[in-house]
Amino acid sequence: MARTQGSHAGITGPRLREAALRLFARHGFAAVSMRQIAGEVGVQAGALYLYTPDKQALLFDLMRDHLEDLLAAWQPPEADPEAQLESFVRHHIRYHLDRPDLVFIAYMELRNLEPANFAVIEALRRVYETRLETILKRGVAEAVFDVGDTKLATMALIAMLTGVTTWYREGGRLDRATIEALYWDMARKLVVTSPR
Amino acid sequence: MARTQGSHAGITGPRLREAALRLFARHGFAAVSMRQIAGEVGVQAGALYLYTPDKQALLFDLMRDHLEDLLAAWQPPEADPEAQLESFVRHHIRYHLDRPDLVFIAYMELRNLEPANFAVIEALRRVYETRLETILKRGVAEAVFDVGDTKLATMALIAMLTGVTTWYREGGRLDRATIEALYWDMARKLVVTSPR
DNA sequence: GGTTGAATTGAACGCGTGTTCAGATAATCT
DNA sequence: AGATTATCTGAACACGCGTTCAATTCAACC
Repeated sequence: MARTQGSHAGITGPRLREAALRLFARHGFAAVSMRQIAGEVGVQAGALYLYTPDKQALLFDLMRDHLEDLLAAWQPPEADPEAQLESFVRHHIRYHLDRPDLVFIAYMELRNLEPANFAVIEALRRVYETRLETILKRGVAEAVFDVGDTKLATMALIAMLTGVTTWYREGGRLDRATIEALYWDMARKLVVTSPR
Repeated sequence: MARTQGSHAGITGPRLREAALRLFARHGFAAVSMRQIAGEVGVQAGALYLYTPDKQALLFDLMRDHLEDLLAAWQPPEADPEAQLESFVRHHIRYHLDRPDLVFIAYMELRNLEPANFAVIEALRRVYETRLETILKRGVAEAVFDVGDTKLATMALIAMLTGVTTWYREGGRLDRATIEALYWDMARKLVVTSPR
């Protein structure tokens, strides 16, 4: 046998990415074989190499595209720091609840990136973190925020917010809007100057 | 060759655990081979099986021992909820800064546990989370804490606190006591009833 | 000093890995 | 209808995997 009925790059390509994403998220990059991925796609392993140069590129492309989407999907609005922070927090929660597998991979599989690829991903992550820290710094300068250390508060906030993906399950006790509101409430308390 | 000079179970056993811990944390469970571990220990791969039944048990034992130590190392003091929470937060940060590799593994390698082992680890984790939630519930009942949802606040706090291991580096900008104080400050703001 | 048991080697087993490629077939274009 | 190109198969390559085990050597004890 050779080329199969209905075969088309516009179909197999996306299917490969989806299968890799799901399997990497579920079992981890190193624990998933190209043959497993091929099986999910419905194709032999060799055919995957028409769509990716190698397994490493499959992981790297998923992570890079995810982070570039994340950065493109949100820009700080022109507003006071508290409104900017609210926009950031709500967007972060919404975006992460929509893409649990991508977020999971982007946090868990950093170790499996080759050094050059790691540097790229790390740089993109730092851009995202810096956006949040910029908001915090402005808030501190304007005395509406009160945080001991903006860098640490940035890391704490992102860790807190991203943690939502570790426990959220579709159809759980809390709906998405409630979760978003609760996280924003916590984030606000964490940084706003308390009036005591 | 066979038995080597200076060989002793009391030495090789701990060395195996240390090597496995370091390598799993650095490269991930699935990406590390028994031969790599053996190389770090200074022994051939076959010798490892005098100390562990298999690779899976190596991971499981590290995680279970870690969580049991964590649970044994802290009990809530008899005090008001805010003092209990401060004790919890400070202990958590201190404990996690002391064992970055163990903490990292316990969070990252859950996927690589066989179902039965996963259930054990998950149960231990839930015990730890429940301890924090119990403090929060008491605080809410006494109106000294104000959180919209104790379960969600529990997850948010633990994610925020545990995140310290992802960025902390020995000899960095902030010393451990400062970090501990900053995290406690943030945790307190997150939950205490604000006097406005 | 001789014996016993603990500790380790080194080879082997069967299988799976990522990747390549010639050959074959389906889709597309002329 | 025929030629061309896109897509996939299936076998192969060299190597690494986790694990087992007989043989061997060192440490400990009588």
